[in-house]
Amino acid sequence: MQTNTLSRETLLPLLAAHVLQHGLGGASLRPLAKAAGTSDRMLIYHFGNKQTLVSDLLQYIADIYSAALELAIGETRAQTREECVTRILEQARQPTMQAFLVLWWEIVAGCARDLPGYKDAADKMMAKQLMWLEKLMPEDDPDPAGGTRYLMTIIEGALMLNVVGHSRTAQEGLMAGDLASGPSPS
Amino acid sequence: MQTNTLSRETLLPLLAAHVLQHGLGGASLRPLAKAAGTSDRMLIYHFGNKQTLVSDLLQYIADIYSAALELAIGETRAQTREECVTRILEQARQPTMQAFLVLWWEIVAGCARDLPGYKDAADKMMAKQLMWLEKLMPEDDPDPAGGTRYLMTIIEGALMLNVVGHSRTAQEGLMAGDLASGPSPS
DNA sequence: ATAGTTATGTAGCGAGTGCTACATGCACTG
DNA sequence: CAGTGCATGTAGCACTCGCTACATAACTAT
Repeated sequence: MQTNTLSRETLLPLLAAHVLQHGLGGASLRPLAKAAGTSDRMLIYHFGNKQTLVSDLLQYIADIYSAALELAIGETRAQTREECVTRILEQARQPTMQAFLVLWWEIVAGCARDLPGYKDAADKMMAKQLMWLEKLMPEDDPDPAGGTRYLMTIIEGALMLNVVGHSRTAQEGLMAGDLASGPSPS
Repeated sequence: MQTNTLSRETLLPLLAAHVLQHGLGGASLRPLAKAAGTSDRMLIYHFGNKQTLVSDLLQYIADIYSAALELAIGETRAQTREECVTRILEQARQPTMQAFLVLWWEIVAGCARDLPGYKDAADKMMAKQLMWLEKLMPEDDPDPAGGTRYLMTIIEGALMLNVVGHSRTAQEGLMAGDLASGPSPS
């Protein structure tokens, strides 16, 4: 039953590797095909056209991103919200995650322009990240669901500031953000 | 002194208008030239090559973004940090700002890929936004500088979540974020 | 064995890419 | 008036783009 024939399934990992390294927007069929050891002819044959190739690829990348998060999930919950943020930001600095992060902003830009397939992938990745963060939240947090979303907002903001060279702004913002405690009782 | 001759200065507004509408990444010389009423030949003549055209264009766009913020600046400070956030997010929903926002994520993606000229433009735009926000901060805020950066982080995170279709996540995050008060005394 | 489906190679099409060669008008200067 | 440099038009180059036509091998079903 084991054949050497190419298929979407065997192609996608190789395509994903190329895209993670060289970007998604500028990716054209021939370089993609070369990276996968085929021809543009075969990519069109297996995916129909470039757009569905990109959509399928985005879905696949979202999946392996989820898997990467699954692997990186800590066995222990954080003690404080602040630790949540620092642990996640630290994990985002890992070289493994770097390629994902660079690609992520391209996906966000694609979402902003409503490119087909982008929003679905972004949604999947965000959902996974939310789940991941929720599992990391301190056990005794007074508002785990809301707190997760609050921290997620802060983390994404910090990641963005990092990428545009304002990591200092993010850092100072986090320090001023009073994350050590949970929300104050109202 | 008034001549009809084209120049970078007369070209840039027209180019910027085109880019704000159609995006930056996929912009190629001939459509750009058409939008500016010239030929690709002339664009290269005035800018030397496409890369410096894009860099100059990014600078120009950062400038008009600054001008737009200048115009939109409120005469009154906000009363609370929460009002800061809601006023800015509301302003980001304005149609005028929409085109900037879409382009912004393309600029962020360009920063992540280290494309030449992108980081400079992003830096200029971020600096202006920080200044704008600082002017909006409540008069009696206990930590205006840190608070500005904290809110900026949150705002950018919320904008990103909006763009990928997780505006609900951002909204719930903001509600859980305890922004009504300043930082609690430690 | 024959017919049909599936997978692949070769070649190329028409459109678009950034950029250049070349010619020409035009204003200005000697 | 000759010369010089700037601004612009026309044409095209070498290349890449997504995609297709066509041939053909390999396997499968009858």
